Amino acid sequence: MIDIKLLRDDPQKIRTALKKRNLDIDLESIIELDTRRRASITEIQELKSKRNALSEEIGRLKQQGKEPKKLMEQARSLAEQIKLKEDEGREIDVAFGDAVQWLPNIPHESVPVGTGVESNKFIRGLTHAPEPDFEVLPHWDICEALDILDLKRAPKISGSRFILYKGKGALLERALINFFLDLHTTKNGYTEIFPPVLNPTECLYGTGQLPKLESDMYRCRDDALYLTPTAEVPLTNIHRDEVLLEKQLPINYVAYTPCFRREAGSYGKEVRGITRVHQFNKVELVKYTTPEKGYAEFEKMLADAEATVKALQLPYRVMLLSTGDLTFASAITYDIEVYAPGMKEWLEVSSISCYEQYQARRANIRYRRPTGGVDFVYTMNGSGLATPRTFIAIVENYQTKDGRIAIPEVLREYMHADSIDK
RNA sequence: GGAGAGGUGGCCGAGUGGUCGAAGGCACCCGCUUGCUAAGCGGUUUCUCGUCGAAAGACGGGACGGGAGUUCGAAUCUCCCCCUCUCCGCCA
Repeated sequence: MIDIKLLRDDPQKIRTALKKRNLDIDLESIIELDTRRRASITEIQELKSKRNALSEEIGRLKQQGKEPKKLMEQARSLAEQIKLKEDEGREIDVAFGDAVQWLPNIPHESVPVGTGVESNKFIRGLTHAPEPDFEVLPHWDICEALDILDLKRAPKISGSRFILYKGKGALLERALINFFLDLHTTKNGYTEIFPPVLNPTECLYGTGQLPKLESDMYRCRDDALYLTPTAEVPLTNIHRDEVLLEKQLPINYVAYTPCFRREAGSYGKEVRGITRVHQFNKVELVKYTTPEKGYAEFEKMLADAEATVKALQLPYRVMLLSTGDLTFASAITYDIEVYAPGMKEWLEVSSISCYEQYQARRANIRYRRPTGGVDFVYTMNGSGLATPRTFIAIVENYQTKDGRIAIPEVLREYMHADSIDK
């Protein structure tokens, strides 16, 4: 949630942000609602103040054994007025609350302004796609040939766009998850969490998936629970409604979870293979920091995510997303993309986003400053990494001319082998 | 799923209709004291919203798991929901 004080103090800042994001939201009517909301609050407060004074007087008189009928009558009529005004106020409140939930975060000043991926900015890494000296098979062909993915039978179990790993494929998937977790816990200073993946509505509002992405999530029929779309949701909600101590910060969490996405409306593109699926595995990083240290920690997180592709020796580049590609709740996002020479495409394997205080306001995550006072923390998260596309990148980049897949050095201890072959 | 007990401030914990925002303790911060560590003494410190203010702040509303209700007045009474603990049932 944005800071609603901005609505009164600096609405231009919000207008600019909305424009940068190419969004057409009627801000004036939200400001109008806020004005009405505050007027209603003031009115109710004055009535209550009067009633409280009367009640106190009544209490005093009663203790003296008197029965102040007239005062009680007055108080009763005040109470009735209050009830009416409160009902009115509640309606305004709900309308305002709903509207404000749809205001996205304000992009960081360094974020390039644009309408989509074409405006994303190259930060570092490879400027050109590497060209192998032989014809690399796309992952769906090589994996079928080596019998490590069963793309034909997966739909039988769950439907299209689900992955069935098999044999060395399943092992490779598990190896990736273990490698990422080990790297982040032993070298990068994250605490491992293994959270539940069914999350209630409040959690999804807290991190900002709701209300916007309602149709993109799987929901349980009989309970108000959603299958988590990313471990960001459980990890960021661990400290929902808490006041942390400054000395506890930064908090660094890493978790492996499966992630579930309906991907509604995304059909028609990228249909082959396993680049876009309904269930995938991901190791996710989440940090809570003070505002002061937020961006330093954010850069560290980017480096932590980048360390994975470096260790796997995959061709990659880091992109800074433009306002047209930036998600709703994020102030700034870097993507790490790896190149898949079989598909001849750059694939996003990690998204590293800083939310500043946006999620903390929604989820009410604060910390106590040693000098006194409380403030909202900064939250941020990044994939480290999502496996299916990393899997693709390995299978395609480590393919050999004779149709085997070599194993990246750092994964050999997990795979107990140097290559996957028939 | 059934029965019982309970959910109070950053934490622990008293409080069953009216000066209770809430005793006491811990923690924190400030000062003093004791030649270190530890401790002792005194004092301070809830959060949130609205109005006014450049600010410091002032005034007022609200908050005792969440929501609705009874009442002039609710931490305290009633109802619904959530969570925790104990017992029973079921079960990977």
